[in-house]
Amino acid sequence: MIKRQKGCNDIYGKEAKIWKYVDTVIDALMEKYNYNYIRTPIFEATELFHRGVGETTDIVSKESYDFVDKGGREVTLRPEGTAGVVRSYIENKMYGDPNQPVKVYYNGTMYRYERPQSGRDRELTQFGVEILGSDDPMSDAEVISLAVNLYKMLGLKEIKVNINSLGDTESRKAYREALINYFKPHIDSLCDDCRERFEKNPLRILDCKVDADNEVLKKAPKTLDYLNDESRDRFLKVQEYLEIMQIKYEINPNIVRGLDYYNHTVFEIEAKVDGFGSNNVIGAGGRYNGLVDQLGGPETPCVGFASGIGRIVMALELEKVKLPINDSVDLFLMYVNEDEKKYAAYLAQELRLAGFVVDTEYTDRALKGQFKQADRLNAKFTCVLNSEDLDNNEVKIKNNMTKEEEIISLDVLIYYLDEKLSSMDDECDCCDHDNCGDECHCGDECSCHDSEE
RNA sequence: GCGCCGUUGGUGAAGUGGUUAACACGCUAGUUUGUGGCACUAGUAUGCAUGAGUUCGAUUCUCAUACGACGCCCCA
Repeated sequence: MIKRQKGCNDIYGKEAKIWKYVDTVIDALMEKYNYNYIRTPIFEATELFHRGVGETTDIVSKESYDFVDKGGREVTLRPEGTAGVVRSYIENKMYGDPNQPVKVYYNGTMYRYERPQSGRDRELTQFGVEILGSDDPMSDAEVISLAVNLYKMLGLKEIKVNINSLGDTESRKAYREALINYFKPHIDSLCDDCRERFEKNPLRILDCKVDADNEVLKKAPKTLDYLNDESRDRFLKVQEYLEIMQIKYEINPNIVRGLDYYNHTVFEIEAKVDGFGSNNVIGAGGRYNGLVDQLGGPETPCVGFASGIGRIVMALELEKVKLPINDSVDLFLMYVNEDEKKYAAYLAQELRLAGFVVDTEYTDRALKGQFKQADRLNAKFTCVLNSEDLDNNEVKIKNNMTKEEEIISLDVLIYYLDEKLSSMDDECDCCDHDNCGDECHCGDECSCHDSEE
């Protein structure tokens, strides 16, 4: 048997419906924030990612999907969205567009050559936004607020925003030196990995899980103490805007992010979900004022955010968030003999074109099995086509909830179904009516909320 | 790159060094039923990831490989 590639997933069934739902919520939200959809290629010149990310880290050395194509070109499957967007921004001279800043969002597959574990696959889907061409702290706050609103809109309850500032290049450099000087005499008390980090990327020592309780780590200098006046002022403004937007946040000086191109604001958003695995960060981002310049464009201040759709879906599933997903059919058509079957084919077509969700029997099951199938499909109505009824130009329609049965003339069937179904739809199905929470995230009026008052 | 655990039918799974691999769901047929959902009866893996080894004999023990799960590193 041919199997799927390591770290790749087939998304189907109920899960696929959740994915599609998440996509629709993203599209709707992006429209409100007035971000434009952008699609960039799934593979790019290897150099783009290597230059963007920096050559030093493991990311480039062993975690990217590099290959040489038949023309001898070195290409890489994109590991993240930002580099491609920035390349496109430069190549298409979007910086020349009078409509500034450029606000875009993407939603597509990314590839990372990693060992898979919970919430980490080789093929993943990420949604992300970028604001290119604004250095205004308000844009930092907007990106953070947008992320929070997305998660809330989807129905995730426990969302925690952690923010930090790395400051500008000058501040960042000063901090890095201070950190190295601080850790140098204590290096023996750190774990093996941290000793390695000390050489390669000292900022990440702050993130260490093993040494998290180590006094040396707790007393380490904080990024915020090394911000110059301008950077500090900027960070305060970001906070001010977050407060204006009523976004709750926490300052976490240990958030440093892995890459060099980040400066000023960095943030991570956690979702507190039981069973989420070792990492509960559901989205992250920050400001990267140096990247456009680094990739050969004009100096352009940018801020962005990205979030894995797979992890969002996982959180929604683990939290058992009730979503407005239609998993039922309006009518299931059953039949026994060949003439009835032919009529089922005809009627299914007619009713579908009239706008109903109709399904029927395809595997020649006995009537007993067909009823079971109707239940599996959550059919709202069932109908056993019967030659005698059809001769009288009638069908028997059964409400599968109440089990009431009515004989309906074929001439008025469409009107009958339309009326019955629309009265059923009055209640929104976004929440569990027996155990309804305070918030209704579908945006519609929900009858169960009124009845609770 | 490193570590730990796992791999049994259509599905969820129990289990054992030795004739017929438990149970449940599903499915099929039948009994009953005003056209199903309940109940009952019967059927439904010559096979326990692959390869090698130990053994009189292995699904069960050992090793390797593949795949999966989780964790570390790293995290765009």
